[in-house]
Amino acid sequence: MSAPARRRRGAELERAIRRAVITLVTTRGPAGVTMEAVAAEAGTSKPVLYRRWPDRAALLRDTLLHTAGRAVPTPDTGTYRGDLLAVLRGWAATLTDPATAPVVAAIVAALQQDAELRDAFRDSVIGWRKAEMARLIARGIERGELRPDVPVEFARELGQGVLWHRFLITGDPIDDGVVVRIVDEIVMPFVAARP
Amino acid sequence: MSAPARRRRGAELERAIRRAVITLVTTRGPAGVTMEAVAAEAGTSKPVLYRRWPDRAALLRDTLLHTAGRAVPTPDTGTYRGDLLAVLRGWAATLTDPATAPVVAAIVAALQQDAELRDAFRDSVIGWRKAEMARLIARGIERGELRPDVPVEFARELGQGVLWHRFLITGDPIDDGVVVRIVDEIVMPFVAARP
DNA sequence: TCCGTAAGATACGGTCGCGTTTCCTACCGA
DNA sequence: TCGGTAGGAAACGCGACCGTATCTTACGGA
Repeated sequence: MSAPARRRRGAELERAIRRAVITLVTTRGPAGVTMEAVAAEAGTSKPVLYRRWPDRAALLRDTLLHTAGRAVPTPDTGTYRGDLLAVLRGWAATLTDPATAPVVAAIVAALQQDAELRDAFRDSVIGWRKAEMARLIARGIERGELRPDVPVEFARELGQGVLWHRFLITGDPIDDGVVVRIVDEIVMPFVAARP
Repeated sequence: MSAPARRRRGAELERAIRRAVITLVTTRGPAGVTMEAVAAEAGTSKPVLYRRWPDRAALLRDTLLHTAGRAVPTPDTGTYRGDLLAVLRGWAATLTDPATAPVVAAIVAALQQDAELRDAFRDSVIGWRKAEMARLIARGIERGELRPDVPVEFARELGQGVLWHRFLITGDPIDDGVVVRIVDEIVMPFVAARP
């Protein structure tokens, strides 16, 4: 394809490998992520992979965790409604974008099949996402936008739940209209301060 | 293990095969459902499988669809709240029971990896579940329990969404207390008739 | 400039599962 | 009772991938 002689090292090489894994997982699914395929796709060789990861599963796990790290921002927009809208729009974009949606699907699939990955995931990514969402809610309560007795463990994930359910199960559309309605018709009434 | 000479046929044999597939999918995951493993587990032979299904994927697809057919009943309890509670308790039981939960997880994983299965699933199982839930809501509206302008496409799946999200993503607990709170604090306020 | 490190290419033995074929035999219905 | 149908057992060729070992060579730091 190009770069005929050039020889990459360290971090640069590692990035290329991860990129290859992601490419394969989106085009051929988790089962398509074989060491040979990754080596070919990344333009490197198997020994390079085995020097860094003990086996296939570890490479996949590590890459998926690494990738999931940078999901959806949690901004401070000044209002809870604004924050939530931003978060859910972030999710909607991620679940909709042809570049990212297959990765997410692959991660979810892998989660159901790999207990180690599941644990690692819940300890890291899921854990801090929960914390982030709880933080948004706490901020909303402080500002008096939300009722102080909001059941955080529901409010935290209510909006996401609907989007994920559509994405993973029903296949129903996910667009900005849906996001806005979830926020205004479902989540806000549930969490808003009683006037 | 037993049944040394006995030779099964037709429907009986087919049931045994499906049972073997389910066993394998729960114990070793979708990847563990190989033709050889299924034949061994069912106490039959590969040609028998190939006589019925064209290939591995078809066998898995067919069995999962077939199994998912009998999910969660939709009873008529007399009130929408009762109906919804029954449905969600059914889901909670299915997602919690060690015998069924791994099957569900495997189905979801498979859905993300097999476009054909996904389409078939949405055309059949998901389709009629949506219809069932819509029917419950229609009944509730007729009875005057629910507001006539309930956004069906949200109400239909709101409760499920939360349970599924816990099951697939966060791993948060699913118990009867959670179900009741979902019904009374989230879904009912959203759909109830304005007094 | 030189040397150690690590990348890249290749090949290997081994396993596993595919989908098929062949042959034998239990079963069921006419 | 008998004959056709279909289940059971075994083996096969094939390809894919595993994880490893070997060797050459580009690169970067001293």
